[in-house]
Amino acid sequence: MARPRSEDKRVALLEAATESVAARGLGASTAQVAKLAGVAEGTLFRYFATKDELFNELYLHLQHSLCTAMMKNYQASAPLKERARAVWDGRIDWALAHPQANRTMTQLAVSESLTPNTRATAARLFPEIEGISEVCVADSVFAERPNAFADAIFAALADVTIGFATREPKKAKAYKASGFDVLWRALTKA
Amino acid sequence: MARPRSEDKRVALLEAATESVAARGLGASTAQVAKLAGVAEGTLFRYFATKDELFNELYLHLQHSLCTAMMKNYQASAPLKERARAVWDGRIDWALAHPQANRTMTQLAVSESLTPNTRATAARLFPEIEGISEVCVADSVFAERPNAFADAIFAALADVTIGFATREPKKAKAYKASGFDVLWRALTKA
Amino acid sequence: MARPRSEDKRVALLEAATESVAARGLGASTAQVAKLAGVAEGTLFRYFATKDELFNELYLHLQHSLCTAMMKNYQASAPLKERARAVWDGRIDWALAHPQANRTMTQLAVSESLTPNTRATAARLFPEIEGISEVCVADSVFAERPNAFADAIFAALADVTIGFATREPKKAKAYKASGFDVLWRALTKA
Amino acid sequence: MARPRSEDKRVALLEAATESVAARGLGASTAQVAKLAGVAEGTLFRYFATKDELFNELYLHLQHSLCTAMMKNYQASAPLKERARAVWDGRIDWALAHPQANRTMTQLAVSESLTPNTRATAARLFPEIEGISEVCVADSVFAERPNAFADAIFAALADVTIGFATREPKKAKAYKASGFDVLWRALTKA
DNA sequence: AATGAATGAGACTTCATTCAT
DNA sequence: TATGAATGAAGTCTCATTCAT
Repeated sequence: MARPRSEDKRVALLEAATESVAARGLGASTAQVAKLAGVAEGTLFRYFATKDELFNELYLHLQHSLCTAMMKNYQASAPLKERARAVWDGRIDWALAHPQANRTMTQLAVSESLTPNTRATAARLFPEIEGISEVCVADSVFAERPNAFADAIFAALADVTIGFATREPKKAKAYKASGFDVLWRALTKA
Repeated sequence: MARPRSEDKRVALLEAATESVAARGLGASTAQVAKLAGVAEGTLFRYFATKDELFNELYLHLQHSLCTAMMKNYQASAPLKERARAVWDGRIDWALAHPQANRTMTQLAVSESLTPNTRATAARLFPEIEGISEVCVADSVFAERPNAFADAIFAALADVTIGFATREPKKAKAYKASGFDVLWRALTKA
Repeated sequence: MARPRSEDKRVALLEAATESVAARGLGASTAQVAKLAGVAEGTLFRYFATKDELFNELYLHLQHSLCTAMMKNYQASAPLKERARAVWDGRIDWALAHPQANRTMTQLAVSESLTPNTRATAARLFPEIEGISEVCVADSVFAERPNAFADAIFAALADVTIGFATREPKKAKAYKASGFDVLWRALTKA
Repeated sequence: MARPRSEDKRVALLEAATESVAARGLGASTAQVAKLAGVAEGTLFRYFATKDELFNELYLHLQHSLCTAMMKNYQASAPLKERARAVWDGRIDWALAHPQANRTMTQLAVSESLTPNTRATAARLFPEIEGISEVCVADSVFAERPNAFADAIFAALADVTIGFATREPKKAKAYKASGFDVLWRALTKA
């Protein structure tokens, strides 16, 4: 709401919220978040007017972090499959590197707290990545909005893969590769 | 002697909980659930010792309902692809017919409330259906536990399809078909 | 309230209450008492109209049990000191043999639940024992009601002795003897 | 910055709790305590995390008050009997001046709420007073821990005396004197 | 007479948010 | 601007008691 003075504190609060939500779900208390961030209870509300606003901004923060990671090894000039693979690896690696962030993002995504506006903003964070959807072969209904469809498939299969990789960290690399195979088959024709 | 405990009330509570959770998330209050079920708040706790127990039993109740729906048109003697399609249709149709139940199930699935025991019991509800996983081609790591992998892919793609079909009900039938195509490509070779 | 059919059940309820109160204090629930007694929740209220009535009757029941134990080795013809000692031993031994009953009695004695009527009735349970108070030397104010005074001193010192004997069971016998010495000095002259 | 936490409110809560417990036993509700203290119910829990913590701190608070009163006229240089008498008078007078506090202390002492730690801390509040136990003659078993024994006798006889003095306030002075005589006889040899 | 399902008041506790400092 | 004490509504759960069976 108010323009906060310290960006550091803002980030500290977002990170504290990530950790708290990962550990205790959306019911994590603002008091606990503030404490973890090293600020007073009331201070949180100078940076985020309400708990819901904190959650919405946290979602965008995490999506931004994820998006950055996904673009890290992305090369616009590379062949389509390589670009897709780079993004895929970015997605999986980010989740494995930040399990709490990933868990919190999932919780937020299915929650009532996110506004349509937030969801729309988050979607817009992935502009270049949408190239992947070029491959989408679903011709009938999906054809009208292949991007959204491909994105959703991508996200869903990434989730599955992350789940398996997290539970069996030693096989993470293999899971990542197999998951991509599945994705590729799912979206491309023969 | 004395009144026997009423199965009707139990079901009424589960249905009230389904509706409440769909509308307000896991934070739905026991007071609201009891009121919706038409019983006193204390009565809820005679049927479910804690809110968590209610949630666990609700999850099993919904999974059971879903499972029944998925097996409705399943014919053990049919070709694999037809069997898979029957189950797929059952999954999608159930979600479309019971959007609140589907939403509540999703919320529960990602919550901290479910015990490992509940998850295990739920998994065991789908024995015959596992036949689908026969098709799974993922040969590397997944090969060791293809069932779990195929199940997860199935669930993830169904989720995506349900989302699109729900938002655009008129194209539901087409989405259902396209979704299955994607699933089939994802799991089978060439 | 109503005249109960089964004396067995009544006693079972009193004993269950003894155990429950000893373990969980006066807050022990009637449901738990009933369960421990092996009867239905509602049945308890056919024997005792309210929880308070249960407590009052329980107090009398325990006092009666205690009184019986104290008179067990009492011989009206024995010398005063021997009679006093017999009663003292009865008191201590009963507490050691029935620690839960003793604990529950103490809890009830300081509670708000007991009616004046119950306290009076309990006091009347010890008629012969009052002979002990003959020894009381307190000449000033107490002289007017030496019985009550001696009884109270007796009870208080017994409590102390029981506490020490319970905590160090191996020395119980020695504590019992020493406690009596103290009592005797307290009440007699020179 | 921000308001400092108010010691006044803490004391108000302790006093309100004293009154409530004296009147309604350990079952006194936190709502009633807060109301009596003139604060919101939530405020109580900022000062005492749980009802049990309130009870434990209340016990120490009352013991401290009592201890102070008992030392008021204590003179280290006075003869033993005079010192004992001063402490005895302090004990009785405190109870008569604060009947609710005394009643509450008794209730707490026999409750399950007090932690061993609290009991130990309370015991340590009376260091100088222990001089009294010098007189203890109980030679056999008690001899090993005469302090604890003398303390317990003292407390028990004071309780009896307070009971009589409270019920007949006009004779309070006489009771106090007679009670001390009894104590002295109990603890000293011929 | 016995049962135990049903009740709803009330218990303890948490927490988002406000506001005096 | 930052703080954290204060709030009171709301939440989960318990329990003495009633009454249909």
